[in-house]
Amino acid sequence: MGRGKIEIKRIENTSNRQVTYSKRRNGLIKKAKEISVLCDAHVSVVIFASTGKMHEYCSPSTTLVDILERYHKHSGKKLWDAKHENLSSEIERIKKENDSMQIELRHLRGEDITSLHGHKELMALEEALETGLASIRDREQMELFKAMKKNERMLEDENRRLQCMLHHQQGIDMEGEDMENGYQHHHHHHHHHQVREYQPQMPFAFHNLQIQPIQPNLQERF
Amino acid sequence: MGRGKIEIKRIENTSNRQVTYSKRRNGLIKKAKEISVLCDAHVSVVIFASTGKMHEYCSPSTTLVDILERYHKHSGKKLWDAKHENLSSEIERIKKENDSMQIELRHLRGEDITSLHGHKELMALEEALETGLASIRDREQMELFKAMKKNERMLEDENRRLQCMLHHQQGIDMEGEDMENGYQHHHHHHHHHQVREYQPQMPFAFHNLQIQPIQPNLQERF
DNA sequence: AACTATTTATAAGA
DNA sequence: TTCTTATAAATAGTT
Repeated sequence: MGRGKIEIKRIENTSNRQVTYSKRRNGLIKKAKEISVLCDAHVSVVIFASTGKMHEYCSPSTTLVDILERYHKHSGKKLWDAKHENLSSEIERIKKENDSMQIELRHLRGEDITSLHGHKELMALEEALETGLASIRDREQMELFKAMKKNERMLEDENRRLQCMLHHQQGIDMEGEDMENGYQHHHHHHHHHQVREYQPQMPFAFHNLQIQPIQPNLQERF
Repeated sequence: MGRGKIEIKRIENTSNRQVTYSKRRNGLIKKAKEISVLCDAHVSVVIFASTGKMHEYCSPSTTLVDILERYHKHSGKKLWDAKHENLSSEIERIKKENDSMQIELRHLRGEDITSLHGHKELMALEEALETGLASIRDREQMELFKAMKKNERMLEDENRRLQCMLHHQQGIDMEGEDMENGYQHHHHHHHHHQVREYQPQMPFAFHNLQIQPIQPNLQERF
């Protein structure tokens, strides 16, 4: 297509070849742009001149990486080195692990059990849930126990504090008695009575535990 | 270049677009071949049609990998590292997802609950397990019900078969009585007694159900 | 898929 | 390189 027809074979004249290269390279890239716009195609063109100069074209809204990725999937040819193969295969592996965990989670949540068949599978799942539930309840028992222990300790402290106050008060009363005389036996008895009554009272710390009645078993065990 | 000039913009008519794609793709690849021969250039063209179909051209005595290698050297890093980072970050993402699922699984299995703190978390987990258990048991109930229904049907069939046999036998006996005389009333009564006894017997089909005594609730509900 | 009137690309020359 | 232009090649619309 020009002033004369040419054979498609290497142009021996160097400057001629370079001129033609430049012209045709522009033409090629123009054509690539056109087909990508007209036909909504994703195109990548990479050209190296015999001089070593590189030119590239990649259709808009894509990158060469994207196109090579699609190429990779399509042709199955290995464009990447071992590293990438390893990474890809690791992704595959993890994804599979992920899927199986997702299935197990669904099962444990009782969400997708229609896919389970046979009594053995159902029983196994039920047992697993029972086991889980049992350890949760053990844990809750322990928590409750700890809370009670803590409460007990607080009560003991309070007790000691009160006893201490009592003794102190008695000392003051005694001093008072030395001056005023008379009521020490009544006072003494009264204070002791107050201290003894405190211990069997329901511990205030339990109000913070917020144990709802959702859990019958928790209460049953105590 | 054709019967009429066209604007370079997406061809909306689908079949038109596909025809044009096919023609221009051939043209593009022909041009690529020509420039590679005429000018001794190394060319790679990868095209994806909007349908997803792929075509490629790579100048002879080279491969796409070679060209990408040269591209890599030329553009400095870019391709490989970008790809590498994408893969790595995806692995990170999936691994995180994986970890959180693993934790949830452990919790549901009651394996790693020391990390759970506060009653709210424990109660939530317990409730989740209860929910799961409830759906499993519903499912098991359904299974058991189906099995019982099936067994019932089998028993009814068997019953009918026996009754049929009985009637048949009675016919034969009657014929025998006509010749020998005597025991017909006793035989008749005996057969009826056998049939009536069969129905309330424990169904043999239940031996196949393999319901272990692990599940007290399952039995309780029936 | 073939045809063909046109448009487009480009070889050669400047 | 770029411009020009005659001509080859590509292709849009049609069959």
